Amino acid sequence: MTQQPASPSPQSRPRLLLLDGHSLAYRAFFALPVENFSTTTGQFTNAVYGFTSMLINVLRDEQPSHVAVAFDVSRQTFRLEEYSEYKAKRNKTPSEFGSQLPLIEEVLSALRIPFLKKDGFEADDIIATLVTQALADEMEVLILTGDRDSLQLVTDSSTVLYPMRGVSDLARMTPEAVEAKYGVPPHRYPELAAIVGETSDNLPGVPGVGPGFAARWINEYDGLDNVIAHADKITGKKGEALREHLGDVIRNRHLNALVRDLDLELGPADLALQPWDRQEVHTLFDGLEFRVLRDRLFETLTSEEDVDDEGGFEVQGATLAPGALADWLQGLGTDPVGVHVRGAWGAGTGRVDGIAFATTAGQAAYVDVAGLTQADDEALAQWWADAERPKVLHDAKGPILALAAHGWPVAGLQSDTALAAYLVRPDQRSYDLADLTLRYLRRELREEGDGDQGLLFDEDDAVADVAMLRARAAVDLGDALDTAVGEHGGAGLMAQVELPLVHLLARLEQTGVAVDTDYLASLESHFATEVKAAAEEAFAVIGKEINLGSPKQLQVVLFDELDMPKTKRTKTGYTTDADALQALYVKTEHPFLLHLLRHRDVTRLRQTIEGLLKTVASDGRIHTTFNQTIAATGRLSSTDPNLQNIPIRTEEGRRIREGFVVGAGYESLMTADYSQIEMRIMAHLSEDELLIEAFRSGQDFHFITASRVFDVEAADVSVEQRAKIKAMNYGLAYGLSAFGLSQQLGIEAGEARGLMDDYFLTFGGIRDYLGGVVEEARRTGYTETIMGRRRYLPDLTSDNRQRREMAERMALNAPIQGSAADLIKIAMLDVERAILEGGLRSRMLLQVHDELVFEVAPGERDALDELVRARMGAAADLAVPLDVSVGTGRSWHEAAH
DNA sequence: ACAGTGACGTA
DNA sequence: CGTACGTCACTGTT
Repeated sequence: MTQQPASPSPQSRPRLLLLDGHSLAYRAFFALPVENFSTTTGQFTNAVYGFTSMLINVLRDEQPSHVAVAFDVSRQTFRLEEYSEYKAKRNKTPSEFGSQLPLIEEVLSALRIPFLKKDGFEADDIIATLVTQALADEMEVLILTGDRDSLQLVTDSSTVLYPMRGVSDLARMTPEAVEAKYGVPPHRYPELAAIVGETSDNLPGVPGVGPGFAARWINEYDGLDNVIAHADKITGKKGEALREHLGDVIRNRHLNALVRDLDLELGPADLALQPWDRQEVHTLFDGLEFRVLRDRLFETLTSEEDVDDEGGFEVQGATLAPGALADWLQGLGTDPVGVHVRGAWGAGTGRVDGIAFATTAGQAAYVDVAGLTQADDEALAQWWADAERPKVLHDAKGPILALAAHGWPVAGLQSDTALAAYLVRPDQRSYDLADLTLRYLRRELREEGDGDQGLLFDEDDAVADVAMLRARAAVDLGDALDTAVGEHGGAGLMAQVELPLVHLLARLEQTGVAVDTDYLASLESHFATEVKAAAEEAFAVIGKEINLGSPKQLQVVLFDELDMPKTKRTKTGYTTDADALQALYVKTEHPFLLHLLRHRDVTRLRQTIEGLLKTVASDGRIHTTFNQTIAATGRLSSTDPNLQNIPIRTEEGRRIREGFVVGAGYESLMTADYSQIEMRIMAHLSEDELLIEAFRSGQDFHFITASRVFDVEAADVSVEQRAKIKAMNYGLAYGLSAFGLSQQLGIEAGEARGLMDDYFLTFGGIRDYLGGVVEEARRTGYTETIMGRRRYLPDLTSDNRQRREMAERMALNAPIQGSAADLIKIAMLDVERAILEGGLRSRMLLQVHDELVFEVAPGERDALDELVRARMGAAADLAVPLDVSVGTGRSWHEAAH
């Protein structure tokens, strides 16, 4: 069967949409409250948002065939030269606005919509020129602008869309509408405007004369010229005023006439809508944090025009009859086979409903698992387990869990298209198969449930067809992406690390970790009691009951009723975070703050336990999900529940770790973690001799580095000195600033500055390395880890300081955090292999970035200890040793060291 | 029911 | 004005 894109809908004649970028953005800026639109990096986006929103709506509603946006270049126009007061009263453009114009241009670039500028002229003049040309070409024209001067361009074939209030209501200004609203036909609108004046352009008109009288005069005397010629005939105050201000009127008329014959680089015919770059739109909208808008864009504007178009996918195949599978699989040979598994999975297990297979040649088949004969089942088991039969899946871990649950272990995973896409662009929000096929194959993939196939086929056939198309997409994409991964230097990482890790992670999820539910339940009720007590004490202090979990209610109490000094601003008020409350307590010593902080702490602990207990499976274990394609640096992440953020810093928090225990049939839990892995990586990458020496000495790292910086014997380093250098050591890899360091240590900015200077003076290699990383990333566009994992940071060359500096900190951190991620992934694989080869029964359970947790089989503690130290220590050959510390105990807490 | 926000846990 | 994550409750909106 085939999937062909629909043929383009016929349009009677081309329809050109022109937008006045500057005026629309300016309107959006004032229509949408700027404080509600900013990214986490502090970039304001209200104008970009409003403009993009209008653009999407008008593209959807008007279905133009051609589009362009015109911008003003600057204020230096011929109008200003002729009249020095032109637009002079206009408020100085707020800086929050100016920084958004380049972003609007980025949006347009991603959507492949051309934008035009012309030195010395305004957007209006460009639009007037294009309108004139387009009308001559018999195109239909739509002009979206917030500038009323454009009304002079309205004809039977050209309509102005004028935003009424805000950014959602558009008035459709046809000749009739202009006449109805202003009492003059469109071509006379500028005559009327000349009399009335335009405050926003600082063009004063005739005082006391509004649009009503202006229209009457123009109609009575048949045009402005005649009004001027017969000005003496107009009686009364208004006539007098007109005569006094004739000069202004004539000047206004001259300035508001639009230029219609500019020499432009593009003509109407060059403005046809182009297929747009989905990936670029994703990246850009991610950066702007436009989630809703992105969805609206993809919903309303995804059409056949987006696809470069070699057509859709094509497969030849059908649902196999019972008993036919073995022969069909046999016929495949050893070519890579794309597989799409239908089913459900999660929490370390799953269910398979159906499986589709497809080759790059277009052969395909689908089987319904419920209808398999025993022979089919066995043949499939063999095929899945055969490492010589290469398979390509999209996001294989879930299917692997489902297949394993059915009794089909998987070998021969040649490629995982989601993983490959992640290695190429690790900062994507999602790796949807349909998006990837568009990006890398320029082909549209019909989503499940789409289409009208139900009329031609029965539902089962439709399901099978969709599944086969997805299998085909996976195998084709596997090819394209493997090439892309290779070009991005990630082939080794893929083959040696990420692909094998899929199986290991699936195994970790299957295994899970045992919890003592009784213990956790009693701990939860203990914390619940504490929550109640803290709340009551807090209420007693302020004399009333509020919701302590509501920042909004807290702000009322703290800043209005108790009149405490204001804290740092948030989007919606003032922060009540723990740091701020601590600072407030130091200032006010108000006991409410202590009870509030206590309430926060114990509430959180109670919630954490509650969340954990909800996820305990029937086997008494928690099966988290490890995500391999989330963190842009290469780290894993953990969800449902997140076992990578179980409390450890406080004594009370650590009690939760008592609830993670050794399971039946095992002797103990073991934890093994790298000490200061990030600093060691920095020492290695920077080749700083002193730092390397510090690590090789094996002594307390923070003491050693402090003694170097302060130039004293290690034994003479004070506790304060060590604390300061420790903060410095940890902060380095994050792009720490002097300000940040001073905040964290509670010292003067000047002292922090001096501390950093001393540090970099001592460890010059670190200074050179960190500077070099950013410099090289700016040059190449990406950073790289020890294993060649890349992260692209286009913002390094951004004109926007906040974005650029954010990107610089990411560039500092990515190679370090990412190399640490590489190392522990390699270590995980090596340890797992060694356990298998050594015939041990002990097993890995969890990874927490620099720590691995194991369940130790009886009698294997010493062997595992040795094995783990050896393999983790040898994960990479660095200039410094990779120290591993190991501990065992009956619980995760006891196994800590 | 859903999305955005603030707060906070980990490395 | 320090990176990378995930989860929860509250809040306002659909």
